[in-house]
Amino acid sequence: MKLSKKGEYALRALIDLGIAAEVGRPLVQVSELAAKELIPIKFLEQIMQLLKEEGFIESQRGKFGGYRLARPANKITIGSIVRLIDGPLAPIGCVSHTAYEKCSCPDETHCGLRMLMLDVRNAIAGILDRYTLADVVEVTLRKMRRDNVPLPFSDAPAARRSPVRNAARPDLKPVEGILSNLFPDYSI
Amino acid sequence: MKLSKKGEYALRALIDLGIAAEVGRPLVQVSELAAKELIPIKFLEQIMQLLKEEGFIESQRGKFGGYRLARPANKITIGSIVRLIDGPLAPIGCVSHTAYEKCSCPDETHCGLRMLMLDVRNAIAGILDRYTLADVVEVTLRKMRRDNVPLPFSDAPAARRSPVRNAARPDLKPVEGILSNLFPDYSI
DNA sequence: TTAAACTACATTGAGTTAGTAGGAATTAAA
DNA sequence: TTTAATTCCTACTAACTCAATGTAGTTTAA
Repeated sequence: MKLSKKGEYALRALIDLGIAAEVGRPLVQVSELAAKELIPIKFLEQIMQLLKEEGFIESQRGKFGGYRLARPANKITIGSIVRLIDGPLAPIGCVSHTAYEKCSCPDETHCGLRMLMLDVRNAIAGILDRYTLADVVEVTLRKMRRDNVPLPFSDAPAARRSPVRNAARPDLKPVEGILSNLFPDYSI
Repeated sequence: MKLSKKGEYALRALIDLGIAAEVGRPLVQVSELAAKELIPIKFLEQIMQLLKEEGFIESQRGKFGGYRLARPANKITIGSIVRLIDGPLAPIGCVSHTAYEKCSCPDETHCGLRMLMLDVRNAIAGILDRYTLADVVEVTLRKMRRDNVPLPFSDAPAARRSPVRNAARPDLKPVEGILSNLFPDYSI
């Protein structure tokens, strides 16, 4: 059930860009992201390329260039990022919503493994498709401010801007977990 | 978030052995399992070997030999099988309970990715550590009986033996999902 | 004695992962 | 107009994992 390093790095970089946006920093260079997150710079370059092609981020080339989010952070779900880098969320193909694949078992409708893995896939998707970059950014910043940790991407003591909150999505039921506890208004 | 083929095959084989036990069949040969589930036989042999070494199954060598579960099906959690074959359930090492590993991020306590992935790991473990082989076997047999599908590993029309139910585990909260819906007494 | 099963271990081809390398193109500023 | 800093593009690769396959046993019931 692993997330690849590539996927992890992509998420870290995007979260950083989300923080940068929130903190008022217009552009961030790959070198800075790589240094902050201890990611090999050339590897991260490739990843940023991919994220750009898929429309998650935009770039400014040339000196003092860099990257920024191409959309508001609350329009980028974590699930869409993970799917791009690591493929379907489902543990096995026959329970994937976005990339169904018939499995080898003789009778799919009576397959206990399939029922079980469908629950797992729904649990995973229930979290990753529910939360957006904005959620993760907000939780991170909230924790940092609470603990008086200096915010990244800002030399100033981080003027408290009104955070861009995740759009209400009543179609999705709340989920138990740390994040939802940190968002009391998300709970039932 | 993939389950490997090896892991899938191991689960299929163990579920089959659980069904066999439930249906009164003392031993099942690798060849029969491989044929039923369309698994390459030599590959499955390896897997059975491993499952035996780890105490999930026992073997009877020689002609008319085969495999059977080494413990009651309700004492074998799905999570323990997946961990054996595919390693920790956690998407990243820094949220694994059974195999914690420090990650590269500079500040783990303020890492938004970590908080998110902790939720994911808990969601996965909440399912896979909650359900046992007995649960999956029971759901499978129930569905098959409901649909009048002939049960595997039994020529006779499958005398309805009292099923070995999963021991009550009040420490674990119920989980939403297909399986728990099929076990009404598991719901709150 | 023989056939059917498990046991043990070696090998392998394809693909994936996690990078590394080198330079071309672009841009802002000096 | 030059220079430095940045993204962009393409190729390469070592190591590892996955998913088997192969070969040669050993054990046991009939």
